[in-house]
Amino acid sequence: MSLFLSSYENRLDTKGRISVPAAFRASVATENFPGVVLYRSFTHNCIEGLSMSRMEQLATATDKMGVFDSELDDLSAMLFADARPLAFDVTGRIIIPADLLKHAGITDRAVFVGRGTSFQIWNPDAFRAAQAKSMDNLRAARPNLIIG
Amino acid sequence: MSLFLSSYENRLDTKGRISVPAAFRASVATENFPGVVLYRSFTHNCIEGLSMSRMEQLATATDKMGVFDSELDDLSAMLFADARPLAFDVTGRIIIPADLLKHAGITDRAVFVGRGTSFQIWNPDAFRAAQAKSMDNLRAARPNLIIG
DNA sequence: TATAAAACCATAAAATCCCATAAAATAATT
DNA sequence: AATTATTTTATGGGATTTTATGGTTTTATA
Repeated sequence: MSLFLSSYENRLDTKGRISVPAAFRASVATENFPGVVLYRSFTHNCIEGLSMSRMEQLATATDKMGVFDSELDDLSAMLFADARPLAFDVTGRIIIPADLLKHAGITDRAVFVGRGTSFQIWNPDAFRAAQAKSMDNLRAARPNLIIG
Repeated sequence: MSLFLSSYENRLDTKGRISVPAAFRASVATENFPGVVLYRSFTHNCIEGLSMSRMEQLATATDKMGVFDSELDDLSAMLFADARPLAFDVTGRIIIPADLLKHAGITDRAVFVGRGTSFQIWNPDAFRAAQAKSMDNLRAARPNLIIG
């Protein structure tokens, strides 16, 4: 599976449609399901994105583990209940459900952020703020790490 | 096999019919049996749902293990005795048997909840309460995990 | 025959498809 | 390297289809 890399800021139209960046579409081009799976992040005010095959991996993993691990059971229950499979339209757009948009504070613009095997969707301002904070955390943890 | 994902709240009509969400119908579209199998959850006040092929998987799995595991044998016995195969009507609806509805406390509305390889059907209020509890459990186990 | 179950018909809202265009990126040419 | 041509992408709006839901009629069945 090819990785989700780089960041792309796109616009939501009046119908709530937004183009998934072509590079991200290419990353799932070989999949059976022509689209992505989105869910509300458990850790940030943003949306998490996966390929369907990744979702299936999680399902088989929890099938094996779930019975023995109630914590994992809770987590996977919430994940699968919240996960939205969203197929691309002909031009590569999706409609992000309202509750996900609300969770991420997205109105008219959104940033698709590559995270390797997954990606995130952020409100552009919130993303920049979160990035700055991550950088601060890194600096605090490793004072000798000079980047910017 | 395609997964059951997301949650959909639908309405029961006066005859007790309810639409199985189109996305869930699509998940069993390739099956021989055009419908789902329902049974009372052993662990929650809700209804469990499976595809027929998954039911068959469980049968073969129990066939192999059952002789050596009396507990599993009991469990599967209850499962198969309680399980109801329900075919979709032309518009994708089913009639959930009264005892299942009672077990889940469902009257006029119900939520179909994706759980990966299976799904559940809940009374909407009960589902929200159960989800909140799962979230609390998760928070307790991993305080740094959830912010929202 | 009474009652329940299945098949059939109808409709508003929502989701999806289809076509068009402008901007951007890529390739080709000078 | 600069310019032009071509393709791909992002975006917009209208038309069509699907879905969820309600009601009526017919068939089975107890």
